Amino acid sequence: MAEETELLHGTLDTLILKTLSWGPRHGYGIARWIQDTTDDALEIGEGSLYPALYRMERKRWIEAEWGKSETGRDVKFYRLTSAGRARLKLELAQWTHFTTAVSKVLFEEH
Amino acid sequence: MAEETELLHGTLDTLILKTLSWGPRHGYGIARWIQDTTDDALEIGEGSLYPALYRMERKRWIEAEWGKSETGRDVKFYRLTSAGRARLKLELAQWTHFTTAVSKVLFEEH
DNA sequence: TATCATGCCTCGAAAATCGAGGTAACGGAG
DNA sequence: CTCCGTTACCTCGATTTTCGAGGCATGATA
Repeated sequence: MAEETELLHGTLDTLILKTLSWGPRHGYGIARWIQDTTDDALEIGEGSLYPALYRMERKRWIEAEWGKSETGRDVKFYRLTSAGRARLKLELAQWTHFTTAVSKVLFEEH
Repeated sequence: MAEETELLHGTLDTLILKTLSWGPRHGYGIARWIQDTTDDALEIGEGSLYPALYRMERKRWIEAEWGKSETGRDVKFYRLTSAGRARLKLELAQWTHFTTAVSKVLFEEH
């Protein structure tokens, strides 16, 4: 069932933070952008997306504000806070550290 | 609290399979090897290790057999099955696919 | 004798993702 | 005008996993 979706664990926050680092975006647009950027390799379900957004809002990494989309619809824009920017930096470092360690195990010749 | 441990999600199985691909090893030794190989970057707690081992045994990716360690103690040796070897191959491909996709989002310039 | 490392195991708590469901508004096709 | 696909928000429960803390036993070392 779960293809490689379980790997997303703990990475979703980082992906969202990074996406918002380019500028404010609304929820649906974030998922869209990640999916497009990765050629559909990463699909963020809404059942994962919105809870993640609330989680990060509670932690003050992002802030929400209602506004109008280009097409005139009411949408909620999320913006990175300075704490979120710091957090992103930390998570990027952790991701690098982690994947480096995993690669040592997975791809080292014997 | 959880530093980057959450990132381990879904990766633990792959790490164990890979470790066993070098030859049979007992549980404690698996955790030890991973920890040593990554210079303590990856620490596998026993509360994670043994459940993972049972999980994979149920799925017939690994097989267990009691034996004697070099020091003469009773230990349980785990060995990769052919299904486990196939699974490892699949998971390695997924890992590569996944990290490539994530990197596109996390490290692409704008 | 006491302590440490090895080595097995189990349990409950905590966290996250997922699928499926619900609501609503817009635009275009028929 | 109506239907449908897309956008866009949200919620819930089920499932899975990892983790920490605990327990038990042995052998070596001090």
